[in-house]
Amino acid sequence: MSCIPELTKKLRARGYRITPQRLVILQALHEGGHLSPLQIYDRVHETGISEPTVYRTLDFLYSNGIVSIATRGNGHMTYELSGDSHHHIICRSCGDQLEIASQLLEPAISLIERETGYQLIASHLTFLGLCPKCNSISK
Amino acid sequence: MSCIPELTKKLRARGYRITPQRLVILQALHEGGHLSPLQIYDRVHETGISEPTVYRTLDFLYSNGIVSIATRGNGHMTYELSGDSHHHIICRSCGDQLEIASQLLEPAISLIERETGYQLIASHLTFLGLCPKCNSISK
DNA sequence: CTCCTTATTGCAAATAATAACAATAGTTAT
DNA sequence: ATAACTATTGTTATTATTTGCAATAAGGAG
Ligand SMILES: [Mn+2]
Ligand SMILES: [Mn+2]
Ligand SMILES: [Zn+2]
Ligand SMILES: [Zn+2]
Repeated sequence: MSCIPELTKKLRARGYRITPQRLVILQALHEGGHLSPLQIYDRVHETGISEPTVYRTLDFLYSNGIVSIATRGNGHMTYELSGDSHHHIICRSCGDQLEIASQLLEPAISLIERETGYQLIASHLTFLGLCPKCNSISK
Repeated sequence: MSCIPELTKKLRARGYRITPQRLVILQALHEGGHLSPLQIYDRVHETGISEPTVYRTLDFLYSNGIVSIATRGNGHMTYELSGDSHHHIICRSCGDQLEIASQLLEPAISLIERETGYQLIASHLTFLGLCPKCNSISK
């Protein structure tokens, strides 16, 4: 799923082209966790890639299901290769982060799908909350 | 909860000040649905409010629990007064939107809270998916 | 290998969002 | 009403993101 040769095959099959820029950005994503567009640009601009291309490529990868978007606390977006399905919890007070397995939400997802008729792409949600520490302080 | 005199009281109690700018922005939010910062700016700039103040005020209202943030399909943020708790589903193909009652998620939320120890502020999530129409087409 | 088609890129310019900081103006106390 | 304190604002400058368009180059056909 996150193996680059496979991805290129899939994209080509859909009529898209594999460019050096796309490969470099995929590489960068392959190495590190949740990256903002500018963090990715920092890692790859030495190859001559332009900023708009970074933004456009991330959009492109997202709309092809290859990367997931997560929101940071502040509202900024970060990107990562869509691998195993998980969600995030961010403590609104101290910023502490936690990943939770997607299975925890599956029953609810199924329920919503039955109720609405929608088929959900419910990966990589971000929940806000208070971690146990901050929660006890605030009492 | 969304009654302006009550809100001002609450904010003052916390040591914040009630300014004309904040009141005007609250008014704008009170009138319409999900608004982006610039949409709000368009509605209020005739009063002389500056753009930074719009952004800052929205942040401020958010961190005081008075407005909720929702993401649009594209990743842009929109704001609305936090009223009754609900979530959104957006069709990734046609953009169609749907609100779902928050109760549908409550069991999952409770489960996550038990598992992680976090207390979640799980209002106003946005799910992506395919609406029934687009889903049947894509088969 | 060469030619075509057109998806994709870089550049330049436009918009959107944030930051710094001095000036302003709510609020409380006198 | 006046004064003092400081949260909040507008201005200006900076950074982040998006758009338009001509130039480039990936992929397929011959
Ligand atoms: Mn993630
Ligand atoms: Mn909403
Ligand atoms: Zn915390
Ligand atoms: Zn649809």
